[in-house]
Amino acid sequence: MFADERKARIAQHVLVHKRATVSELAQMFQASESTIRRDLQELEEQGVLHRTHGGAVAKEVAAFEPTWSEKRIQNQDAKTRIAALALELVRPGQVLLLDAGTTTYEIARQWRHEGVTVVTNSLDIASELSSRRELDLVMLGGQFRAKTGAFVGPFAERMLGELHVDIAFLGANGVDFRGITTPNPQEAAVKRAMVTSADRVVVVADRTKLHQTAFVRVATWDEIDMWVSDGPLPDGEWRQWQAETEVEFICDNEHGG
Amino acid sequence: MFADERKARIAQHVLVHKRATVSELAQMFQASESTIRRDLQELEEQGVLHRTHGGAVAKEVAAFEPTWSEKRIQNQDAKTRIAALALELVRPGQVLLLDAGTTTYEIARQWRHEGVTVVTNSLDIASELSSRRELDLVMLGGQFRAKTGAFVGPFAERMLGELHVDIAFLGANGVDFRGITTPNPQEAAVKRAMVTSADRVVVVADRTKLHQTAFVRVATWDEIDMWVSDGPLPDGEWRQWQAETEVEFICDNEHGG
DNA sequence: TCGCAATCAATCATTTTCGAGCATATTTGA
DNA sequence: TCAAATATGCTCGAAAATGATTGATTGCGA
Repeated sequence: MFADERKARIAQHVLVHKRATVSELAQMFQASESTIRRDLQELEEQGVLHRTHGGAVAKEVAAFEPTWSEKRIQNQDAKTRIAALALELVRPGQVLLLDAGTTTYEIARQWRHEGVTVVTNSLDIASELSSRRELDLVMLGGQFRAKTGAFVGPFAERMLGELHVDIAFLGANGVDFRGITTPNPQEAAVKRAMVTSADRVVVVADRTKLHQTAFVRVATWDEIDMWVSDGPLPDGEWRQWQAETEVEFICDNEHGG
Repeated sequence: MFADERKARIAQHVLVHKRATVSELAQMFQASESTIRRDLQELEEQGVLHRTHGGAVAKEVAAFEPTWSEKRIQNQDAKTRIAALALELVRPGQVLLLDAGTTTYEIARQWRHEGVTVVTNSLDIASELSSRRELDLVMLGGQFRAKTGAFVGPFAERMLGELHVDIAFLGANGVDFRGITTPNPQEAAVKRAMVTSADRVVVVADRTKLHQTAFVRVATWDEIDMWVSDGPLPDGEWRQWQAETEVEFICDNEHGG
């Protein structure tokens, strides 16, 4: 039996029976479990089926979850590392600002520092930090945006105008060689107010955001002090980056310096 | 059965039956309660369902269905009935204000009105209402008080000063013949600002609060329009109440009128 | 407010499964 | 035929899943 033939029949079997174990398939096709695993891996990459611990199931079986959480999980590793790096910037006694976003949420989840004040406009981040007795939490009021879980609008912006923070951690949907962008104008306005209120502006975004440009520009690089990311940029990008900006770039191995 | 299959079926079961207990699910899927708990935790993180003490409920059920846990009903009967009564005051298009407190939280839990705007300074209420697509949510910013989960301080008060709401629902730690009181000065200040911003002020408090006087006075009866409670006052109290105030008293049987 | 019972989170040990690396076998193309 | 590429099988340490245990929480009634 040819490899491709076997893969096709595995796919068909899983589609028909909705599930199959590795050992079952190994016996069925007289192949080793290693081979079956490799086949399943390939089929999963093709989006044909869904692997599980012990075998595989048809895609529809596992399809109860909303798509956004899957995406969140895919990038979770990068966000986790970015958050860990960002947290190293924090010093006792500082006032920090956490933008609404999945990466900044990860910062909140990993929060360990005591004796600091955290300002946020994110409901999820506030919930996450509300149980930490050792920090002061300040909420930016405003209208709720269900899509991102953020509070936005003039109240949030005006409140930011009366605050001053040491570091603002900003997420971004798009990062390009001019600055950072985000899809929603209201959120962009709040983010801009955050930039204005902060001594240091730190962008937290993984590398996949590079070269993506969303609808509204939030800030240009001359307003930003640092970009924390999950790994080094490709050499070409890196040289261009160094040439065009003076922003510090931090990632979790040597290259970014 | 694979883990992912089990999780999918748990999710489906909860969606169909609206609620399920951990032991029930453990028996159903021949797994330990530890495993079920882990599954529920994961499903909750994915936003598929709500965990509760003892099991889980479908998300939309946790929102307004008060019967998801028989035990809980009996115990929180007072708050539940007060909340149900308070909700009958709400009309479409209104702007409502929900104070931070356990009774007002119960109002949020039972919320079923569409096309209204809800303003709150409570993190828990905001979290509870954040999943309701059909209403506008406005948060009052400020400093977080861990003890009550409320945001307080000058920002919240100033923001209230710029808002106008149709009805303010206020909780109270103490209700006496002069008005309502609460232990914390900062929260009292916010509550006073709420009173000022509202067309109608409705106090939600069970009868056990009567004759209790906490540290700081929030409002006197001439500033309050209505008291929603869980049952009639004893006859003596009732006569004194009628004699001394002009506030409407509402409870869930005839007596209070 | 207190205590009791139920439930939970955190942790550990065990079992199963996986993945990376390596060696072997098979195919391909010159 | 030989060499390179590909496919396969095997091994072993790592990771995942599970169930049991334990101390902490929570809900609830007195």
